[in-house]
Amino acid sequence: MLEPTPLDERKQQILKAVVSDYTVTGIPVGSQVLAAKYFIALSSATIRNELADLVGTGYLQQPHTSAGRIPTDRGYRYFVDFLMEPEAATPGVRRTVRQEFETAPRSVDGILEKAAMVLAQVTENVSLVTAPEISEQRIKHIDLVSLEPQSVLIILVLEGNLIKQQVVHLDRATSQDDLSRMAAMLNRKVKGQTAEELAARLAELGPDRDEQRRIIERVVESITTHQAQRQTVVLHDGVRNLLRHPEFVEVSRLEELLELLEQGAQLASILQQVAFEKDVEIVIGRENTSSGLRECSLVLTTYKMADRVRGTIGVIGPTRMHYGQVVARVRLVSQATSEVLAHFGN
Amino acid sequence: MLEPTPLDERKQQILKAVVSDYTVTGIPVGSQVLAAKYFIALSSATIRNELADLVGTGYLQQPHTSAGRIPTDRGYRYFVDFLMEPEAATPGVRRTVRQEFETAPRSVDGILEKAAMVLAQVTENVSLVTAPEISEQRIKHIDLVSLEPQSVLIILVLEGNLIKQQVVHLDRATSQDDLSRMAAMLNRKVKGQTAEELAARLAELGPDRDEQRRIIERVVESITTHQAQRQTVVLHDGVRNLLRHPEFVEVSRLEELLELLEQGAQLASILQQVAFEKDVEIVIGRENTSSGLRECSLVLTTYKMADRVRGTIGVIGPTRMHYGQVVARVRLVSQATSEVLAHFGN
DNA sequence: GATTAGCACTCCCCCATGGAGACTGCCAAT
DNA sequence: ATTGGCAGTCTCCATGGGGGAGTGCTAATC
Repeated sequence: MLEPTPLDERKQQILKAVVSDYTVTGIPVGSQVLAAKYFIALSSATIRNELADLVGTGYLQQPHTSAGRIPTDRGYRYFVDFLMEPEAATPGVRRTVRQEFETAPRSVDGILEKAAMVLAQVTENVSLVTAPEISEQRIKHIDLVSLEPQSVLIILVLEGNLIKQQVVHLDRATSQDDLSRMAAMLNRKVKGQTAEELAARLAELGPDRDEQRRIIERVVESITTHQAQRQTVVLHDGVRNLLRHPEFVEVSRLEELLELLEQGAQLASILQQVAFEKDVEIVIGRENTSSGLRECSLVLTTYKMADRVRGTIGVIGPTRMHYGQVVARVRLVSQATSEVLAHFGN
Repeated sequence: MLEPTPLDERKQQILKAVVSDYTVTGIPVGSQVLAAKYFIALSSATIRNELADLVGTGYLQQPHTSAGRIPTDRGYRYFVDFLMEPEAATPGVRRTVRQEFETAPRSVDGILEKAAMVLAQVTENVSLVTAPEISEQRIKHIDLVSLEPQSVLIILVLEGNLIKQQVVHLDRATSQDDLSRMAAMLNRKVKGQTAEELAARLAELGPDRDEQRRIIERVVESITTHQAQRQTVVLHDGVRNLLRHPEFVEVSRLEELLELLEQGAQLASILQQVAFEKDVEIVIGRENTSSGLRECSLVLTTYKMADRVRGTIGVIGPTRMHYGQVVARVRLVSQATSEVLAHFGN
């Protein structure tokens, strides 16, 4: 990392102009273009001197000797931290988002899928949405269904109408009637607790040979192990959007990214590393630990359910993206998602 | 469509050699290569004459004047119908498939996801798997969970531990206790029936104002509407595999295909049009009604659950694919899937 | 009549060449 | 500090020719 170089006002304006122009056109920006479009009061020669300085301090780079300048990762970073002007989502986009969510199904899974779809559509990038952590969710309802004499299907309804299922085997045969009685009892006891709370209470009680107790243990276990598996689930949508970006005409880059997306596990760990110091976090190019994302940026925020942060939502796209617009739209979709999810709160 | 031209033995062998060589190398096949690798007894001039005939009858084509020959869709069709030799999956592939299914979750959804994953992996193409039709599935268990006084979550457990949920609104407030009683009653009555049977029985009874009856109607409705939505669900995996095929270096083709895959609905209707006259159906290039699949082939078969066909499984890839191998592997994965699903039968 | 050798021809692919254009860096003048 | 001017550098693109692969045709051969 280079030491932070303070930029004077004019250099900032030039950096800003380069990023703005480049993110729109995709063409390296030359001194003449800058003079004509953004700095009529200055000559191109003056701008050339400034550009040379900005290259020297690592904010800009030249693809080759006689080309214009493009931002470095550092340049993008400075831009999003200090220069980017807040943009508001256009009414058209707002309408699209609103309409899409009106037709969303009434379950957390369905809403998150919809969110991924809408976000991909309005940002023209790949969207990412992490599923909420299950073990923190309150249990609404438990049901036990007999499959075979010694085999039981546990159904958990969590807040948000999230349904989790798990098959467990019992030590001895148990009838559906017995299971139904147990389920009724469990429902009175566990309602409104989280799996974590339940696990803690179980630990207090110590070992017990009661069959009912066994089942509760299995229930808790099923939630926590399910969690471990499900943690890695990251919804995504809009891969087709990437193909429109010229940076992906090279199929090799696309391949790395696709592998990352189809694997899921690695992606989940990347998203978990992001610390949300601001409401919208931006990770640019090589700031990513993963090599497949060297030339990509992430724009991420969180969504809430019942006033608690439950997951991450955002997009992944080429470093050369219209950050202001993408930030506005990610924020918009996140808010809309949180609103729709609010009902599923308690 | 050209009139069927009978091919003599030697023309068949040459066509077979062209398809075999081209599917492996991806390079148009010339008369010299054929003479050297497949027909040592013949001169290249003789083969040239035969090749010219095969072009005339529409089985082969030339990309340009001085290039070798490549198969037309018609050539591929003749190959898969009459010339293709049955191939067996290699032990290595069998082992992979077996191992993957051993770690599959115990639910239909999970198994089908796993099947899609494995199939994509072993065929190095994009896999497609349709979810089973819900309305034909027997109902194992019904549960009613009160969300708000007038809002109920209906949970259906179908055979195969398939869980379907739907939120419905009631005309008047109903307590969880009442709902539980209704659920118990419903369970006794509907158990083992399919949604279709239930709908038929409901129709016989005629209108009724009973609240319980209302709920049953909603349940049936939820299954059938769910069906209409879910019908369109086609799992897929392995898009990254496509990038390795040279026919997709042109991103535009990839884009059409991706759009098809991400939409789902259109894909589902394509799969439904396929009539399974043989155990494995192959659809080649322009035989596809969809324009996005003009240069793709489908290799499809069905999978079973409790000895009944429940869905389609197969791959989509470039017309230039190793059909013999792909057919063998699709068949293998289909069988493995059916075996794992067999338990969920009754 | 089928097969084959020989040959002229066609067309793609690759690469080298060179001019146009874009932009820079530097220098001297303001 | 800013600017005009200018030589220099590099990409991009169009052009053109050589090499190579493969063909179709014809005449000779089995």
